[in-house]
Amino acid sequence: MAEVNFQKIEKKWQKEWEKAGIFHVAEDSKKRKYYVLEMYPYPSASFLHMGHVRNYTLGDVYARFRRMNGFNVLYPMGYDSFGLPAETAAKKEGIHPKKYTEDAIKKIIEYMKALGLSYDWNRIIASHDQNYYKWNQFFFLKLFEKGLAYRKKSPVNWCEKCESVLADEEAEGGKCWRCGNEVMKKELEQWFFKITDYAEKLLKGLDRIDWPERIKVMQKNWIGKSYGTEIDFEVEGKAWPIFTTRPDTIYGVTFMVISSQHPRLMELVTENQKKEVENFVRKCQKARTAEEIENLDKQGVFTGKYAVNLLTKEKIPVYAGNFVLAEYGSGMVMAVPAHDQRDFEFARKYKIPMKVVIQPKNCKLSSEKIEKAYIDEGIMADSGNFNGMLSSKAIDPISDFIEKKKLGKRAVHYKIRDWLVSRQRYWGTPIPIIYCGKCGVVPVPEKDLPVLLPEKVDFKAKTNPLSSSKEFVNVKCPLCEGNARRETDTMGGFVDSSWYFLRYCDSKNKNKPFDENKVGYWMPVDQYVGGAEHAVMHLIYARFFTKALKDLGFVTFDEPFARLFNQGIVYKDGSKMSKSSGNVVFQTDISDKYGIDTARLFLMFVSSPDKQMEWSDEGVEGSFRIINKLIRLKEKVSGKGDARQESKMNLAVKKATESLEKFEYPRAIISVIECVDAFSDSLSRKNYEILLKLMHPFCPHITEELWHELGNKSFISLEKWPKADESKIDLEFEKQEKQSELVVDDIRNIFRILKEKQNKEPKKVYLYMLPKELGVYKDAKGSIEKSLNVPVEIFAVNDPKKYDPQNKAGKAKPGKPAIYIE
RNA sequence: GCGGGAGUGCCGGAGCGGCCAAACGGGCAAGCUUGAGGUGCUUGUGGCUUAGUGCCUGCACAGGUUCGAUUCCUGUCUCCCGCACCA
Repeated sequence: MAEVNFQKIEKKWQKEWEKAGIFHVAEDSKKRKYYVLEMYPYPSASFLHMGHVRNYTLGDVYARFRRMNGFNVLYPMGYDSFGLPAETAAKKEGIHPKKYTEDAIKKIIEYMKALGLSYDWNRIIASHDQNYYKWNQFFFLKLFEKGLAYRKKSPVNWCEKCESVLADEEAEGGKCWRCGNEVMKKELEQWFFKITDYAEKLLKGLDRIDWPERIKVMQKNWIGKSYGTEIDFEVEGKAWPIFTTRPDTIYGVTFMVISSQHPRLMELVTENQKKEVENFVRKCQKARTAEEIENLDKQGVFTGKYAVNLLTKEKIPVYAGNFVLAEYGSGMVMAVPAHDQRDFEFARKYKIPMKVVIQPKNCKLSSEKIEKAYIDEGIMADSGNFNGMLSSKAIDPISDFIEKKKLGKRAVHYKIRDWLVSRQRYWGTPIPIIYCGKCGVVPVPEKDLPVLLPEKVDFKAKTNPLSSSKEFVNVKCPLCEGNARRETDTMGGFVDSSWYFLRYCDSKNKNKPFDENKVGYWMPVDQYVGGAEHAVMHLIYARFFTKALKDLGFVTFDEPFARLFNQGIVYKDGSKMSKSSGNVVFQTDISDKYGIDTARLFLMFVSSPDKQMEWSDEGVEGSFRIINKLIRLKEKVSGKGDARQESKMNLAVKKATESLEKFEYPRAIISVIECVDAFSDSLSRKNYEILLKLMHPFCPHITEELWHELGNKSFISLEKWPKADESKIDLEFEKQEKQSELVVDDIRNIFRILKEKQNKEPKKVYLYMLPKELGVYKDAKGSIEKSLNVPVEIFAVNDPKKYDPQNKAGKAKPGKPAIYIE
């Protein structure tokens, strides 16, 4: 067989596909649409490795599958091209971020094309393109008009290394998501999007989308809804509200704790305690490392003042503490040491009395001897009129009582906080706001958009390079035309990625972010593919943005991604394949050696796409063999195919189709492999073509080549997906096959024994079967002879003329013939 | 600590109530092919037993439900992932 030049074949078909423009799509009301999308990547200068290849191939397989099934498939690609790495490169190597980014994009496109991805390249977008970010600014203004974008001074996460603020989602665990540096708190004027307004909708919407459970759970936890009661405590006649989810413990409150970061903390501090509290506050402000937070000791100081629990009229001390969050609830808590572990630790440390108000059912706790907080349900005690009730059943009556007495009210709180969007960085979308001494905060008029990012700035500047551009900063106020100053903050990259999937629907529109009808046709994304690391960042922002755009009247739906698929991570040598781990296998490493189809096939074949997988250099060989078998099979094309072949083929089509739909790619591939093996003697041309089609999503190039070698003029990429004819599937064939395999196994077993014990070479095999099974095995005779390589003779057990010198025939059972070997 | 997921052969992994544990791929071993390699093909790969169509062991561990469990339930252990002082 002539050597197959995979590289040449790949290039050839990539060129042909592009020339014919077969992956370009337009709205077509007669066809059902399907939108497949992978998260658009950040363009870095490095090559694609197997992790990327897996991710994009995953989507491509699905897109190709849907396309062949007659859907009008939108499958676009673009680049998340604003962001810090480009700016860092500029600082370090003196390359302008624009050049860095655009060079990287050029490269990455080349690699993606070499993968054979069936993108509609006409729709390509890049977020650093002014035709894109103009609309970021446009939406920003719309959100500003609605009060959904606002500015406020607040303590924010600050990364010293990146010299920028971070959103909460970007500073999880007290570390910068980009560089891993410790995050500090800093007071700054910042822009926010009011995602908190949408907390409930974000939560509810999760029920309507088909996403992996764990992502939904992560989002639920991030939104963090809790039902509770707001209760006023009185300090010197003034009401100080607290929030609790456990009003059933209210009679056990023995002190209060206010956050050391609380803006009104000093109001509660007496002259005597002032110095001590101030020292404490300073100590708490210091940057905390992740470990410190983990093992953090509950600490606090007495403020000098007392609060009154209005239900019991008891006077209780107020402490400032380090374990109370200023941002959550009212920044102050009621402390019930007997029934909350944190409060317990604090009380024990500062020798504050405890009071048991919920007793376990099977024993009795005493306030003096309690060893740890009792947080489960129990019987109410020492709680006024509520004594004797089950604590969980007391929550409602107590809340009613509190509301009736006007001491507080039921409330719902969320953990999620507003989305901090401003960054003190250069390489991002300029925020379209002007500060005027007279008129204050003035939005840039829509007609002046885009506010262009100036190219000439000083990257060596210690602060945001944008502020080094006088031409940019100095501006006339749009209202009074007096001297004014531009906002130099830019938007974080997650603004860009919050609506890019909409822009794909109408990527070239100069007048609008997108045409409503086009978006109406394509959206929502039917199948989104991407990593789980974006669970509470991009995936929550994009949902919020879509909901906000709906309320602004731009779109008519409120969930952007109907179905989400998380691909598993590719590992090698025990750790995640990544540049920093130094264990990357590049796309070109494999494509140079075996061709890219082999890489695609292996990645789709070795394990379920949602599971993590281990890269194996040997395993790739297996996929290479499979492709070569498929190629060699072409030589065996002949005849029309008997009923057995038809049955098997249709069964394979059925299985492959079902498996592909469910993202069970390995099973789909296996059903093809089974046919390739089963038909290795001969198969009809039609069936060979079907196999090529089934294999095409995984190995688009070689199947396209073979398709044409057969004399076809069309593209297999656009061929119709085969449909299983269930009437031709006869499971009897499968059963027979299995049976004759078992017989062969038995015979082999005897062969082995004969050889080992008697050193005899078998010459001929006689099979005796039940008369009604005779037909079955007659069919199988040839294949049995072939696999054993000795002649086989078959008799019915009741055949008087049978040759049976050792009377074996009596051993025959249904499905299992008796055997005699000479 | 809380939440999610997983523990199957030498390895990657199928199976998710009985028909079948180990499909499919890899590795290893033997044989054939080849001048030798490589490729390709065939067979074997828990134990015992055997001119076979059988037994035992076995799907992390221990219990349970069931006529029947790798599959469902409970507890334990281990690993991975996410969150983490959210009142």
